[in-house]
Amino acid sequence: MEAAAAFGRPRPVVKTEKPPVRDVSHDDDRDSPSKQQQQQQHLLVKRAGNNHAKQEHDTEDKTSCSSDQKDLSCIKLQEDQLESARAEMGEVREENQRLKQSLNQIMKDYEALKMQFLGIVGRDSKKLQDDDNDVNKEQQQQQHDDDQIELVSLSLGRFPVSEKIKKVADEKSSMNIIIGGGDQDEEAACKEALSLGLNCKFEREESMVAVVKEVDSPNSFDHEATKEEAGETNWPSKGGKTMRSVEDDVTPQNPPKRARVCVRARCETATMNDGCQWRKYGQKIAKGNPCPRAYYRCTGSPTCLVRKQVQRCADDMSILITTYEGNHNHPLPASANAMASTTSAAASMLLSGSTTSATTAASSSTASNTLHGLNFYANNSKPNFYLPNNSSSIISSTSPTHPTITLDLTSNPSSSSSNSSTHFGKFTSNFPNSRYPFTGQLDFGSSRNNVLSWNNGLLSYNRNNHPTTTTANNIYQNYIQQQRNPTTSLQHQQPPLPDTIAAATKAITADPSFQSALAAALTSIIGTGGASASAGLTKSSSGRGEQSLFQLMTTAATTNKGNGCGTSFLNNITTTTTTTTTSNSPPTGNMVFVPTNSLPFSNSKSASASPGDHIDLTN
DNA sequence: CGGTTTTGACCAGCGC
DNA sequence: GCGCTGGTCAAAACCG
Repeated sequence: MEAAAAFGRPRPVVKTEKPPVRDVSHDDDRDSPSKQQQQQQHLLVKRAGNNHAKQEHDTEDKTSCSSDQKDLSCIKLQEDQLESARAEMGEVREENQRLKQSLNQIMKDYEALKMQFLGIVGRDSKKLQDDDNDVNKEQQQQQHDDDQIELVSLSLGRFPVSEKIKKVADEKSSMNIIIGGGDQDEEAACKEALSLGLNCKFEREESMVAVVKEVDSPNSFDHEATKEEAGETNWPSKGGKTMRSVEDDVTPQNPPKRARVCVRARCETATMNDGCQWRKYGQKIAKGNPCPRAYYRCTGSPTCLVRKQVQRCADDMSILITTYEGNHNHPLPASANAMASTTSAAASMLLSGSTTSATTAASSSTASNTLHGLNFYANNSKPNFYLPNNSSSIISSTSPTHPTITLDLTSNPSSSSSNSSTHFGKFTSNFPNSRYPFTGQLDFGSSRNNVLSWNNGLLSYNRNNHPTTTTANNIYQNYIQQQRNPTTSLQHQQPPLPDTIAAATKAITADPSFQSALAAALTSIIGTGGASASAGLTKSSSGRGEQSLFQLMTTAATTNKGNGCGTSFLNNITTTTTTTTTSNSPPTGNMVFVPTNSLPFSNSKSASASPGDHIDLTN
């Protein structure tokens, strides 16, 4: 349409620009005003000359040879001028002809392009219909390309096939329109479609998060449902008694496809708060790790099969390893929803990685939406994933039954520096021939000293007050206390250094994932009763939402050497004893302004439901 | 009183 | 087949 308009424009332009030329073609002698003036001047000169001659003839019979010579010279001059004017007119006429020809050529080109455009549009629309009706079997190469793309898209694992076909068709058609309709390089097209598909997927995910489920999802969890369509199952545990009857029979043909998303984060509390409600149903001391592994089950719905395992890293006990498995079959609170998409993307990459080199599907349970803002770029040539400007790393385990993708939010400065060339690390993956060889790392790049907590979907910052409730906590607290220097802990109560604030601010502004995390957290605040939150930053008092925002922004913009304690500490304070022996951290050091019960979906009864997390997202 | 946590016991998969 | 390990169950205890 724009092309038509663009091509349609020259017409009047030519007219307006060259009106004199057109007149020239009609009348040779009546040209431009300048030529008319010339002719008039010539006539005047003639008349004047004649009169002058007559007068001289009258007055002086002797006449004058000089006057005749003047007349001759004048005539010659006039003739010369006339010829030059005619020649000039001829040139103008020729130019006019050329312009006419060029205009006609432009019009022809315009018509040709218009017809080509219409033809492409019609062909693509027809193709769309064919795809929608699933009658594309008889179509050969072109359709075969579509099928290939579809397979790639299937690895996304999130959309129903028909929807994917539509997307692919749309993308292809749009590409054709842009390019001009020819048969493009298939490989390039596939790549393009792949990247576009990923983008579209993420857009959709974001829209699903922001605009709470719409349309076709009766249970408001279409993405979960589609995940199951993609082959991901809900925790068909190998040893479980109760789950077996429910799930194992559902997907017996594809047992290995049980993606897990493991989130490694620095967290001083027992569990990482992801916004969901969890019920602890077991605890086990795993081999090689003094810290017990806790088993949690989602209590958001009686039928929800999502579970998670929480265990501290044996090497670094400040790192909390949370492994999610399964899909929620119930609405999630905004904060949990915010968390969910992150591991969805990661798990999708994991699952897709086992089949193709591309992409993202959804999996997951309750991970963070934070990562959702990450851009996962698939490179067809190499099975590497890049997370530009993202500070997370994904590692995968090669468990035969549980392909696990790890979102490492902890990476130490040393590891991050060795790991990545960029500030925020990178995501890498490899696809050896193992069954679930996907390997990657989402490295949020952080130092131990900078601790942010994720409370009910909110980032928060806290310090001190370490409850000693469980064995794990005891072990961990001992560890923490060993790590902690009382003098530095006192220093921690000082306002953050400007440079650290600047660095954190820079990190935030530079990192899209972090921004998305903040956006998700803000969304969770605003979307759950924190309507005043948006205005809270400008206000100075009251309003939990604005407090949350303040907390959030303070946390985000503040790096603090020391540690963090989430709101779980606040919870635990009331029920557990806090360590007062070695910490030396005054109670005033707590920088969390938001009571847990003010946060969405918090459960005062469940310590596991909303313990503060201390995800170190900063460097 | 209802929900959660704790904890010992049970079960199944896997390796030897 | 046996032992090891991970995962889960379920009763008791705990908590608000």
